[in-house]
Amino acid sequence: MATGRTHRPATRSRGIPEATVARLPLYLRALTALSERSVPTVSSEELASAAGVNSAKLRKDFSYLGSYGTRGVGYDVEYLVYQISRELGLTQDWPVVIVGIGNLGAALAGYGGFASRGFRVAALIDADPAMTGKPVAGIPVQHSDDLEKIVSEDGVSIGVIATPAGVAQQVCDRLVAAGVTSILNFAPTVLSVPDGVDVRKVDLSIELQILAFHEQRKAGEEPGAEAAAGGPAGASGAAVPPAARSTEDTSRKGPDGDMPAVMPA
Amino acid sequence: MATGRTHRPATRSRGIPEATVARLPLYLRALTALSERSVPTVSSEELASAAGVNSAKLRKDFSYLGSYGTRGVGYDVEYLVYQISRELGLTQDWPVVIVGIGNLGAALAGYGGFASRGFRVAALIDADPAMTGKPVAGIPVQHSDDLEKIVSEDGVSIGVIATPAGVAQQVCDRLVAAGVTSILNFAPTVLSVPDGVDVRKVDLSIELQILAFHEQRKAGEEPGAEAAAGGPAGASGAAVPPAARSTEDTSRKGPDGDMPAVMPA
DNA sequence: CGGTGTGAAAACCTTCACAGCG
DNA sequence: CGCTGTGAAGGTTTTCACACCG
Repeated sequence: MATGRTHRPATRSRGIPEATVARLPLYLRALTALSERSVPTVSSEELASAAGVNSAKLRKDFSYLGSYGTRGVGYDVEYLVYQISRELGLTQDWPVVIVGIGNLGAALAGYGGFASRGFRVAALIDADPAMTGKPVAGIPVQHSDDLEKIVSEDGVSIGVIATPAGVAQQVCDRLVAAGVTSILNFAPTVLSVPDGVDVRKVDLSIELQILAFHEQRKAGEEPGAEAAAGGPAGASGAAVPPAARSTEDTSRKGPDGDMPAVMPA
Repeated sequence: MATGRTHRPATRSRGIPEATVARLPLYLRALTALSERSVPTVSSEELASAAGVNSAKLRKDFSYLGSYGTRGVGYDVEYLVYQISRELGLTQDWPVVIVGIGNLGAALAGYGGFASRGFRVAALIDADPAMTGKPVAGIPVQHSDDLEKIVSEDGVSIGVIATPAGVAQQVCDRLVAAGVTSILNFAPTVLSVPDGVDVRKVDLSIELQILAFHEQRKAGEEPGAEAAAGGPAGASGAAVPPAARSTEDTSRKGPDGDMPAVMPA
């Protein structure tokens, strides 16, 4: 997920496949909603559709946790909420620090989804002295000089990095040195961390790029031309068409479009 | 990825595996950095480590795009930047609307990573009349009454939803009806969309939950006890332990910890 | 009967290891 | 010689389909 040495090899932690772990929070969210509506039981079909997966996958996922359903009936909502929470470790308190209180850091600080899942924002940290003491989402920002003290005093093991890319690695190093062993990285850069430290990343622009890829495919496909609204707008060659091969082009195999010939490397 | 009917079946779009597509933006980022440092060529090994993957994977990924390298030498940085950009559709202009200008929406509006990748923030939309006209990141917020007009006039095909969960589906429906065919969803809810519309989601709390899962594992594993700093803090049973089986518990198979027995369903 | 739990098959993705080209 | 490009092997994830149980 991240770089260098990261994330336990290819082992599945305690027999639960990684892909399943990644879906547990989805199930939990759907179950919580059902629970709030006092729905007592739910079938794999119903829950799957509420979580946006198919039911076979859901049943297989649950089978890794144990046999928590009742044949002919379905799953007890409250019971499952508890089991999944426990499996994810959400029955304990996880203090989290957020480093980098810009727009994004502030948004994260105020994000309700954390608190409701057992994550407690233990501290907000920023390098800008002008921010120090200013409350954001009700929590006073602390200066990054105190990072180590904060992490160790509060027993923080999860850190969120929302700084500019340029300082993300050094913030990461300091967090790790202070005892943090899980990092959620919003900076658009690859972090390298020692063994035993987990990094997950969220890159906003990567998601958009993946969408653009699929969007581009849609234009040339549709049997009935590029239907309704929403085609790419200024689809001119706006972006720079950089370098090209310099040597006589003998055998370039790219499926289509070669590059406009300019400036060799 | 999303829900209901979404995302083209299990087909790989034009032969490029989905897993590879998801990594292209990573390569692109690493290559852009090299390009800025005027590095002319790069080996699969170097680029892989800069992108945080292993080199075999990278070479296999590139092999789906075509034979863009030179044996014994490596890849031409500029050339690859262009090829990957083209493959991702980033050589065209993608107008994007962001709906829901709260903390997160504002952060997204100001996020530099968009503009630098061919994404243009065409409009910011919010339902709060008090926001209308207020500039955020230099762009005036427009009222959601005008959503349809904005989308169709600007030929927007990508929408970003950063609203509260409660209104996300209806915003989604309106975007889709107006012609949007790709949606990036930050609201913690499952969106259902008609066939042909892609949805990708980013859920901040899901990532943290996955980290918590692994974090929890670390405690009980380490050969030399739970070393240094950073253990879970208030690891008491703080969270509510909800319902339990009501009938005599005959055959519950959950690997360990059954539930504290209280309140039947 | 209805719906879970699960072997077995299929699809997909990653890694290995090396032929072959510049 | 060095490094790409790629078949083949190995792993993981998804899907199928049905035995089995309440």
